[in-house]
Amino acid sequence: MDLCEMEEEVASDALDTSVCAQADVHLVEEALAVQLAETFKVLSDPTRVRIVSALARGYLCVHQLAEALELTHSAVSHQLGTLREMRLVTFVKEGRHVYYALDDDHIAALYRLGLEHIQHR
Amino acid sequence: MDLCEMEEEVASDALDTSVCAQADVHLVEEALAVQLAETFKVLSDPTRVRIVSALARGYLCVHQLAEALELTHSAVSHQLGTLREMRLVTFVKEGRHVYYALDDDHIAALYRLGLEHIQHR
DNA sequence: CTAATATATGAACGATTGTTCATATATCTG
DNA sequence: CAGATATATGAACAATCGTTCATATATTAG
Repeated sequence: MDLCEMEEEVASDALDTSVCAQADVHLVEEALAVQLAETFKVLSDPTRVRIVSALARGYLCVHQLAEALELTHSAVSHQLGTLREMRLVTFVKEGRHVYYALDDDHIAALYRLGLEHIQHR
Repeated sequence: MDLCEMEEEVASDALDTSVCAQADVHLVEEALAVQLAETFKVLSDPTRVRIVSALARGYLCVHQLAEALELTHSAVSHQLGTLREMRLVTFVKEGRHVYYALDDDHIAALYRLGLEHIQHR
């Protein structure tokens, strides 16, 4: 729907087009909006974005991530905890190591879409 | 690449597999990570998610959004300003009204992907 | 012109956040 | 068992954030 079509609709609904007509606005449910916001919030930190970019290639353990990101294990572990809470990553334990990966294809897709948006402007 | 493949690679690179091998981790550039995080941060607020969900249907002015969201014009205007800064929305002026819409298909796609991720678990 | 409508924005407050430090738990090696 | 490695987590502090209030700008109606 382009702007012109919409303008016509507004005009046909209200006698006085100088006053904003009450549009038939469709909103996502509040609870869903909160969950969505929480998910995006997890991705709203550069460190976590870099972790996601690394995990987009496959499984990595905390130690490997810490080395690659040049951060302490603690910092990486906290960020992974955040990613885990909102189920953006999964993990498997292998002895002392805990290998993390992106939870599903949606996460990798979100990451790539975000990149595309930034690069197309 | 699944976990098993990765494990083999690690083993073949290091004599002592009890110590984490330095993996060939590919990270997104820091500057890009920052921009990506900023973009996701804009979507990390329930009010802005609801605005995006409304604009996914087409152009709306501040007044219409404020009514639909049951918020003050000021609050909506501030949130739109935030969305505008990171170019998630565009707008056109029509007399006293300012009509907003999503900037491009990437934004609507991000919104829908986020919804899918939440609903598939 | 004045009054009303529509939107934008600066300041400020309380709330949330990301990081660091310290410490805890778990696993492996010898 | 002791010591090293790998990860997790609680506490706390500075920094950032979202909202509200008050005010400013712009357009239209009368």
